[in-house]
Amino acid sequence: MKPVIYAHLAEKPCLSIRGAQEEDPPDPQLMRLDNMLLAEGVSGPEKGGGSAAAAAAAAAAGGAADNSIEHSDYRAKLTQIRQIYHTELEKYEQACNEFTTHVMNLLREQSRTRPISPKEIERMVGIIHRKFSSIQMQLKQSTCEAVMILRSRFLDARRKRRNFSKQATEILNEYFYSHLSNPYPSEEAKEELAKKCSITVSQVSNWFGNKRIRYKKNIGKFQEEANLYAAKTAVTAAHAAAAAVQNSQTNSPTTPNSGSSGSFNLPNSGDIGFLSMQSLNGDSYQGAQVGANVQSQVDTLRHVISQTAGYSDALAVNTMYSPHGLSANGGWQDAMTPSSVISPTEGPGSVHSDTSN
DNA sequence: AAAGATGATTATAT
DNA sequence: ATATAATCATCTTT
Repeated sequence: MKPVIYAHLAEKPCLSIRGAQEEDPPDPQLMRLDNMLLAEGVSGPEKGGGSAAAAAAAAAAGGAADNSIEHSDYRAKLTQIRQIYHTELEKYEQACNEFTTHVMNLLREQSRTRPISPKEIERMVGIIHRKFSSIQMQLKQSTCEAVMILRSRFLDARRKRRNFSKQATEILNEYFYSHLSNPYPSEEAKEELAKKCSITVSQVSNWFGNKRIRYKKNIGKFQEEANLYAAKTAVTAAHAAAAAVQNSQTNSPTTPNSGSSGSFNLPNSGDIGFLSMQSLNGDSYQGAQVGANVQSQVDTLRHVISQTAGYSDALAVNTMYSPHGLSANGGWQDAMTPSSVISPTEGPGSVHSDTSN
């Protein structure tokens, strides 16, 4: 309800024009207004055809494709403001000139009947100019205000928020839940995710920030989702794991993934699963080079195959990478409210692996 | 329309 | 610098 973005503009509604004696040094307030108008492209050089401007915007934006559409409205309004500003300014200038010449003529006529010192004329002109420049000032100020309002209306991202595509959230969730024990993507990972989802890196960061905090805040609410994504990646993970196990010569345990591969209805589910699991062996393997892609699936596997002991043993790697403050006792989600740890979800077998959308 | 979900911003801490 | 936590403003669902 209260736009605070342009608060700095409202602090000085009108400066003292009355005492226009010492205005020789360029008024800082006026300077600010001028600078801003210039920066905003209001008082700058006329941008020619709209095409050139659009091209420039597109080139500058680079990755933002939908931006141009969203900004077109903004730009239209901005040019409107610009035009008003310029016509008004011209009008004032013209009026000022007319007025001064008029006064000059008057004085000249009077000078026939009485002597008028040039000093006096100068003074007169100065007064007139000051008067008009104060009007100009007001024009500039209101223009600035209009621009700022426009800005807050259109450029504040919160006002024009669009949800990410289903596909993008899919990818992000996939990453999140398959790195659940350490959901802090590196800079490169973020870049890759951003590219895959066609969003910006900072959007990826925002997403993970939000996700982490919201997941931690109410794990129970996200259980279903977690299981779903765990199951989703488990298909490939199982394959990879199986291949890895076989590769390492040892005969794989009896029918490796027969039990859980078909219908991932996790028994009593990961409730006890990852939380306690990761407490036991704060994982986050990173350094070992053996199966770089296997590690990313460890978390996933923990969800799905908490019983097939052979696997988790084989995959349990303890390298403790500790990105931030990964304290020994827990992962990134320690220190929680006791209530949220309970995870009161029952009805164990109600997890379907359908891709509902 | 109310409630929930979600992306972005802000304040604060490390 | 980056993460968390709270909050905002909008979108989506009910």
